[in-house]
Amino acid sequence: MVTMRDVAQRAGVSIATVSFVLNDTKPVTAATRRRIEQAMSELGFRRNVVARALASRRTHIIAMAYPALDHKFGFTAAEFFTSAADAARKQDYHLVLWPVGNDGTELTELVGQGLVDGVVLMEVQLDDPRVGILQETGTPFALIGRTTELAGLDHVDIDFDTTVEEAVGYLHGLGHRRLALISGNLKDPVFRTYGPYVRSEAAYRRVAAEYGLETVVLESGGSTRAGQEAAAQLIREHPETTAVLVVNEFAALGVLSGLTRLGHNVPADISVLPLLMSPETAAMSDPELTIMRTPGPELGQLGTEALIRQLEGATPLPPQLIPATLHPAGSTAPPRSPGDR
Amino acid sequence: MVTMRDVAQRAGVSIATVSFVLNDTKPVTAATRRRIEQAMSELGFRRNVVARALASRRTHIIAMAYPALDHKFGFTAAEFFTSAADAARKQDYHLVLWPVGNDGTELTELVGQGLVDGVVLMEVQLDDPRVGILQETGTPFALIGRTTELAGLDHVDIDFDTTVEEAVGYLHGLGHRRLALISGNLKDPVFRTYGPYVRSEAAYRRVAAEYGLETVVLESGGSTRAGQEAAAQLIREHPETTAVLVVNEFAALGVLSGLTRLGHNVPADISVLPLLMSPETAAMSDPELTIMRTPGPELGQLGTEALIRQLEGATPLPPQLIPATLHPAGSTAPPRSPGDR
DNA sequence: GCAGATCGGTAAAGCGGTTAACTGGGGTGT
DNA sequence: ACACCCCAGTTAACCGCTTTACCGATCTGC
Repeated sequence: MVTMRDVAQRAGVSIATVSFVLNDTKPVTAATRRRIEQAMSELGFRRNVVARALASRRTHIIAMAYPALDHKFGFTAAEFFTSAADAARKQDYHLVLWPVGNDGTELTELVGQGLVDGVVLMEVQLDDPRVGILQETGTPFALIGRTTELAGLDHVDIDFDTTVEEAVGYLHGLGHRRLALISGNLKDPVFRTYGPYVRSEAAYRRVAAEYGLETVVLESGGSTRAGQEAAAQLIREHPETTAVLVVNEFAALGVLSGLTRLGHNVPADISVLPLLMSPETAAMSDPELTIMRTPGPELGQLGTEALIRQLEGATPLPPQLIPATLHPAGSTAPPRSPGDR
Repeated sequence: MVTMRDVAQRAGVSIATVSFVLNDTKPVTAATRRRIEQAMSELGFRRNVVARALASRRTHIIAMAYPALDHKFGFTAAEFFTSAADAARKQDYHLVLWPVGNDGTELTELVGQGLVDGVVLMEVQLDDPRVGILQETGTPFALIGRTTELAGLDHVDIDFDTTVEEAVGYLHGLGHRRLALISGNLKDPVFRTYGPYVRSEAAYRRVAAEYGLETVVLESGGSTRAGQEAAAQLIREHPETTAVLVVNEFAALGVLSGLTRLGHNVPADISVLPLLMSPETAAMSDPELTIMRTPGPELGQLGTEALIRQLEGATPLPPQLIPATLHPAGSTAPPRSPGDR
């Protein structure tokens, strides 16, 4: 292994000077800098990040904590992760994916070891025990998602209000007047306290009221199967519905296939519009779903950047809310009789 | 931060002794061990893994290198990862997911820094440049998948022969005599050298011959869209087919929806059986696909264990090949006229 | 022209562990 | 009773890098 000592020797300088050019932390004349850089490349030097971490008490590693149990790691989560990893790399950090339980014991374990400088928390619950743990241990962190109590927490999240406004506006513009929302399963404590369900439902009720629409909200679990059942329930209880919004992306797939199976043509008979879905997931459906695209890449990047700002002692940016964006495809169309009530 | 020094002081021993009980690396009397353990728990000591790594030249971190660009990180990959992470944790290692390009520059970067003890390589190409890099740098590694040249490489992989035998046997047992395989896109260099396509196609040709069946093989990209196109081609060119095997899981979803869209009922008119799919992906389809389940959890675990054995200097296990297992569901059924030729 | 500031560079003390070499107090065998 | 070994513990030298003093030489202002 080539160490800084070797480089220093070959360049005829002290090891400290090498460190200074490496980190750009003290001025060095162009000449010596050149000598050192040449020595480094000749020797194929790579700084040992472990030693650096020990000496500087900064590992430059940040963990993305993902609750492996409660949420499936699908395409959407992958988008968050890869964009976050890219953002981290651009700033000379490593980002690693860390599967943790939702209770926080593994999280305690993780941060106690001094391996990571900070944590990006995904799939945050409205009242998330992990936030408390991170605060107690003094670990820097940023949230993707929001707890109820936000005082001073670095976070980024989906702008549910704008998302729902755009979704409803789009459907209304097509002529739909009989909408329904398929939200989360309120009997499941995990999802009852899960921001996306709670916030998009609230936004939907508000926006629907503004448009003077009747508000139909059904519950559904977060699986394709549950979505199919919700579709059946919708047809049974609200057959007049011409367009349906679905919060969960897997449920949305089920709603689509459930409606089709029951003999309803999407989009001719009824439009389906997921409020949060990745393009990859949408591409798997037939017809391809019109979606509100989850701003995964944006949020992954912003969350990571917020954390890094915090780590570097920069002034924190205000929390950012990013709306999902409409990507029209094949699951939405005007209702059979436009303006029908 | 509580250090070993603090623990040693409180227990009235030297810091070395603390290290010995921590790592169980030298005998310590029950009495002192108890004192030390008590001191540790009273102080809430957690060993600093960075310092340990520096001193022992072992970070106890292993990276799972995933080629983020060429392959989508879906449910199947997630299965590999989580099971590998679990296996690692059980043996006192951390496993992190590391997105790398397929060329290997980022991999060089990663292993040069001394951050990881070893690498688990996923989605191995038949002739993978990354393998060479790891060998040159002397990094321990294990493969999930296989290169063509296997001499002495630790690896685990899918047992394509058994998988295809079981799949074809199952369909044959249902009465199917007109099968087709939808494999990878041979025009795409990435997939032409991708083991699962090459090996399952070879196995299919062999097994089909054994059964005395005509061998129909179509190409397809690895997307839902491509699968739909392959389905159309199949109907056009081989309308007599009663059952179709699909290698790629996303293509399989497309084959299913493509057939349905063209007015063919699955499974009544034609059976669809993906050779490699995760249950989560299967659950998203309608009808739910009968699948050969990718042995992701098994392979993730075995690959990690193989690497750890190598790291610990244990005698390597022979390479293991695990077949995918049949999970019957709704996409397979006897052909319309059993035994039809 | 001289004190003081500035600037490029060095020496050395850690960071929190691991681990080889060593110590000293019993047991053993003869 | 003596040499020897064994065993639990200790001492101290690293691991490779960061960072704070510190130092001598050159610049700067008056």
